[in-house]
Amino acid sequence: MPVARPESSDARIIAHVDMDCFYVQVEQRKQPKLRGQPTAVVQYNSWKGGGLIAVSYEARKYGVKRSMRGDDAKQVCPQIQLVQVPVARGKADLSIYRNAGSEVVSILARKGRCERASIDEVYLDLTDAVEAMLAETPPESLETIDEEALKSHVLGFNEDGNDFKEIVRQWICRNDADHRDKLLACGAIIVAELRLQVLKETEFTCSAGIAHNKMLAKLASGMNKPAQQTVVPFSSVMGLLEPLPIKKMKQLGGKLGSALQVELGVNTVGDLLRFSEEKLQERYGINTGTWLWNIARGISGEEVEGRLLPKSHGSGKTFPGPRALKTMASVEHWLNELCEELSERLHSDMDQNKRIAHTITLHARAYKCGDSDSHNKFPSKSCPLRYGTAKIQEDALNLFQIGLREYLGSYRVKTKGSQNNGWGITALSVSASKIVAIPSGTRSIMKYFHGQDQSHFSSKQPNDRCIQAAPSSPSGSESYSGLHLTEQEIDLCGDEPRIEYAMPILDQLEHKRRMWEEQDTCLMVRSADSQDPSHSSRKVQDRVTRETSPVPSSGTESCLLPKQNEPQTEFHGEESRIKHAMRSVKPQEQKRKRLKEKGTSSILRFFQSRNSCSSSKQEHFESVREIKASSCSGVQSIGESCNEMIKDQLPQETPVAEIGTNSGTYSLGQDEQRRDAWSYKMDEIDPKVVNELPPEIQEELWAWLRPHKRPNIAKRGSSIAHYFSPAKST
DNA sequence: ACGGTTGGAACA
DNA sequence: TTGTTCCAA
Repeated sequence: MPVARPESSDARIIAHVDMDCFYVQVEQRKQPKLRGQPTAVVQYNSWKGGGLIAVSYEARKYGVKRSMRGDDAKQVCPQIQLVQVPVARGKADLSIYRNAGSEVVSILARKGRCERASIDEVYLDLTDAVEAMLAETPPESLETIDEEALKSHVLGFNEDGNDFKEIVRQWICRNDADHRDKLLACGAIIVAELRLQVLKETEFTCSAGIAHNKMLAKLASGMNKPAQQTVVPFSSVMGLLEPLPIKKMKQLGGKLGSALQVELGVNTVGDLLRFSEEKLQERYGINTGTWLWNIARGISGEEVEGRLLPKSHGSGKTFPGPRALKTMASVEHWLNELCEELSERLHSDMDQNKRIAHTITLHARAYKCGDSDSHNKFPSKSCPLRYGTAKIQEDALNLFQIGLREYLGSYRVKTKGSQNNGWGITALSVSASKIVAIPSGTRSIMKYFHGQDQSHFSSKQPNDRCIQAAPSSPSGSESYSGLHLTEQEIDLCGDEPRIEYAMPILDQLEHKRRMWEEQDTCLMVRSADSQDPSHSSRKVQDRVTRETSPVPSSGTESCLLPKQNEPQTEFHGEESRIKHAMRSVKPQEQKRKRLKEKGTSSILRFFQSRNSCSSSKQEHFESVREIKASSCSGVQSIGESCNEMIKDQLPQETPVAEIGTNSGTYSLGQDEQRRDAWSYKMDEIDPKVVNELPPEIQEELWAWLRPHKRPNIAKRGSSIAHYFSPAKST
């Protein structure tokens, strides 16, 4: 019975790069005498020596483990060097590690689409680079193979120590090798180079996995650490997975994995093979069921997202046990500290990446005397984010009070007097999300934010190269004034109808375009930056033209990638374009994925370029647009009137914005942020009008109009998304 | 009542 | 959409 076979459907080359005990390495670079010594990084050493969050490999030999306390580590390994995480504002400050991670990402992003998966992990889609290499300088043509590449572990080939490198050399250079193996071999060479480059430029070592999808690459990167790489040839996939405990699989380390063990007696991935897709769907939902069925067979269509920057920033702290906060004053104090850090990071992000966050969310954990399971019920609250430390602090405190009232309300306790009725706060965190790129044409806004000094905004390619994740700067100072985003945006948006069913698409587009231009014109009048409004109008038009034109299907590179990646796509002719299309897992999958693909969808960008607010109330345009609002209804009890805000923050004579793209750079961030809104809107479009569009746009649109995902019918919620149904003949 | 902090994502 | 929950490191 034939089943879906990855070799015919997924010829991507994916790498997962994992830094070795990253925090330790960062500290060792700072303090070279620690190199080679058993070392661990701890945070807060006051209680039992602090908690270990990273352990060097030397220390691991002694049995030191993460999640030990510092004191325990000392017992097992008396000579261990414990380094403390920096503390700022009374809390752990991870910024040095975050920034070190950015250094690494900026190097790894040079060779292909790059996704920052965590502070110390990265996925790379090397497919294009590998195919280019195979076409130009295939491994068998190389007289010497990189030493680092020869040290690769190739599952199923050189795992048994003898003649290690020679076997790898033969595997890499085999002329009659499976095409997929050749691609992997190229991937191994490229990854080896990248890892060397990382070492050279950052002094950090890392490990890597090279495989045909993210799941396998991730598995492989952890198999030989530190500072080694592991290749998963297709022929070794089953041998790898079958004996593997399911809990080792990403996404199965938690409750779902436990459920599989308890409910189905599944302990290894191989055990999963015994269950039909239907059976798995029945028990775990249609999406999760399909996903399980697939991963048991090494199939995973998950794409590498081109994203070098985090989607949110957060700052939090726990107050365990006796340290729980019992007074509003202490809560306010800590909230202020957290907000200060958050504000600083938001400022840096805006500074370096030209992005603005639009939502602030407060999370807390609380307990109530007498109630054992009371600690998870503190509701999180969010509201529009206003820039400026004091405003963030104010809003956060308000959100907390709203949450506290609700929390205590369920206990029918008077909040009056705010004196302790037995509650305590054991965790607080403030985070900022919905981070959207500021269009490159709004430099004047940036200027406003920073007074007249625009020197640090001189980058010609915002969002492209700059991947720093908000390094610290001296705190406290707010050199910019707030950008106030409130519900007035919703009101403004309320005027605009959703996409009308009856209106032909082209008319809809035209309608959008006019709205855009109105807005643009209106703003132009106020913009002191642009002397010639028509100039800007033309720019808008230029962009429309540019963005509507079809993009090469091989051009899947993220806009976030450095420009030097682009030439890679240029020597891809029609031939490889077809190949590119064919290597997609399944047409259905590809189409769905395209929804998520930021760089490829011409229609997406076409729409997005002029949908200023109907779908998302937090478009960056509105940050500009709001200044025109005569009134606003901020979130209840939070915020102030717009008039005040305008007076406060945007003096009339201040040049406000120049909307339009002056450099042709269209930031990916925007696309990314608007994706969801768009897929939602698209569902409302009458399919009939699609026929009016040019063929290439039609094709994309049809993909959009299809449901992205089947509704989940199982009791157990699926936590896994965007996986495809394999071709399976039954 | 503790590994903590941070981030991403799905789902209702 | 917001808030909750889960997952991972």
